[in-house]
Amino acid sequence: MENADVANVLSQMASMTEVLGGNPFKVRAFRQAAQVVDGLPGPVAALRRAGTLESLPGIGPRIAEKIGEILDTGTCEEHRELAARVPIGIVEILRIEGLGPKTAQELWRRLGVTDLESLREAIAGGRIRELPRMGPVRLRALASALDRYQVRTARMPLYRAVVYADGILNRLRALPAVRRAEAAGSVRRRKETVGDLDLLVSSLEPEAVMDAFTSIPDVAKVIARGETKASIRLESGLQVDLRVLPPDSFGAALHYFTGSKSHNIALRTRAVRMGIKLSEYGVFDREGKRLAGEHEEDVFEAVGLPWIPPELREASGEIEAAEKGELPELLVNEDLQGDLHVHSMRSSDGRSSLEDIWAVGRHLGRRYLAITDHSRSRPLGLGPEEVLEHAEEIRSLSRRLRGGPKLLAGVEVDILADGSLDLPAEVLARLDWVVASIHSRFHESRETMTRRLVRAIESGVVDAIGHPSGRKIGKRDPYDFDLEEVLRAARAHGVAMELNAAPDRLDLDDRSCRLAKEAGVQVVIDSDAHVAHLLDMTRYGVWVARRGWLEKKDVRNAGPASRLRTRRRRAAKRHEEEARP
DNA sequence: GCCGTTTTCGGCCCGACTGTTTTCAGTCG
Repeated sequence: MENADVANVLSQMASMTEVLGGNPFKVRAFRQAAQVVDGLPGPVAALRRAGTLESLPGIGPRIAEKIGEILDTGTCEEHRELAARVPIGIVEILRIEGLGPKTAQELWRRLGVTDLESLREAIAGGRIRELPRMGPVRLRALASALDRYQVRTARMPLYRAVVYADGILNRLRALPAVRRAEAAGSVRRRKETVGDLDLLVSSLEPEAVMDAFTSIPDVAKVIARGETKASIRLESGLQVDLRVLPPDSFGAALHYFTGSKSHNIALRTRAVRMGIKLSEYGVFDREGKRLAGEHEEDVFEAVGLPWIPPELREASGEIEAAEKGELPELLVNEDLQGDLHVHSMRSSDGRSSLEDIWAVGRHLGRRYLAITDHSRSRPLGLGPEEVLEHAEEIRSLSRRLRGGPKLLAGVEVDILADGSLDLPAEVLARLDWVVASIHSRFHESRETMTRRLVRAIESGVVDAIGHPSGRKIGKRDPYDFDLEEVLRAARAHGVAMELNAAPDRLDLDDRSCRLAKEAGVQVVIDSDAHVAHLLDMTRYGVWVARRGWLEKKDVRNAGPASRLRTRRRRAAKRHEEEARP
């Protein structure tokens, strides 16, 4: 049972309670608990053993008990009761954009819709029009959301896939027959979503490895099992493929199964030109003599190249760069010195105190943390006076606390419909760090969205644009805007672009990071944590940054606090001067 | 179901937006 599995049961309970019209606050409690469990840096089972589950925010005695039950049995009493009253397929229907609990309930009770399949039929047959408030526009929106949903759900977010991969790999590594066990494929390349897991094992006794692999407790189905190759499906729905190879082929196989396909083709073409042959079993000359295969580095060396980090292997210039000795020195986790987008209890949706945030930041070795609560156009967001009061509180606390990160007084200010900011410039100019983000009216035209972002950048009082595309993976597409024009403005005004590391955002994405770098715009990698323990999510951002070719120098919070603000400091000074009589 | 410097009961975010409507329900952030 991984954290994601426990979270999934809790989240199903939330949805089923919701569709039954149960207490909405209970629904929210389940949902929040699911999020907290899903975001934990370590296994929830360890906290349970230590008896500290109830110290987590949003988890009280009842949910702690349910988590215990789920860990032991895979489900719990209340989940079973709910599942007996509501078809479980309803849970999935609720994930469709624009379709909430009320509509799901109507669909189920009036039309007998119980899963995605029957929903599709109800739409296709036109019966869905029998529901109240179901006109042609909603019908079309739902049909399109359903199509997009089915395409998206085929893949699992990387951060979850990695947990499953590590769990299985550790199990395999414990076998005496196993010399090495590694994840290949898109997990190793750190792609943001993963279709299935590709695992490789180096061993001279494949039979024993196969036995262990196909009898993992999580297995729902053994799809195939041969002598050196097997596929299973886990309870979570994830497919896992395993290949077992002898040690002298392991490096070549690791390269081959890491891909990407187009990178492999490019490298093989290069090998052919050099008169050698590359396969998953090794590198061979014309006579079939083995030149390399045990280590991946040797495979690259055989084709005259330095080792290329897996994250770059997309046939997007990495082979040329390797040839010229111009591969980037990719960012690593330890390079990050601070986090510049963190919410405290002052935001309606923040859940941790400044002290808790500081303590987690200290544990992670952060040198600085910007507290950036929401501005007033968000519910319970801060108005001008409140922002300044909050800033005073942050600064005075930071002066008192010793030995940990410096707390910076910041704000996440909303970019309004016309591109103006939700707080006066003279207030923003008095803060240490200002993130500006769009949280509403996502569906304006490309021109309007671009203008909103550019105007915010040109305000002179903004340090970074938060989650610049607004996308939520598997849920909401990015809004339409001209990234290159926004980057040009950002470059001109010294404004950074955020790489928001929340696992459902990862925004900027890898390609956009690379564009930012090429445009000479620095990126900031932020957790956007709403609970203190989620500060560590920046590690997901580092994965994306590496795929985006980012180096330490490209990431502003990989440097000291003294170098955070550049252009904006001058603007602040100007405002101060103007404010003088 | 959680939570508490308003503490063991009684709150818990609420306004904007949209498509459907003659006055608002449902969804979203």
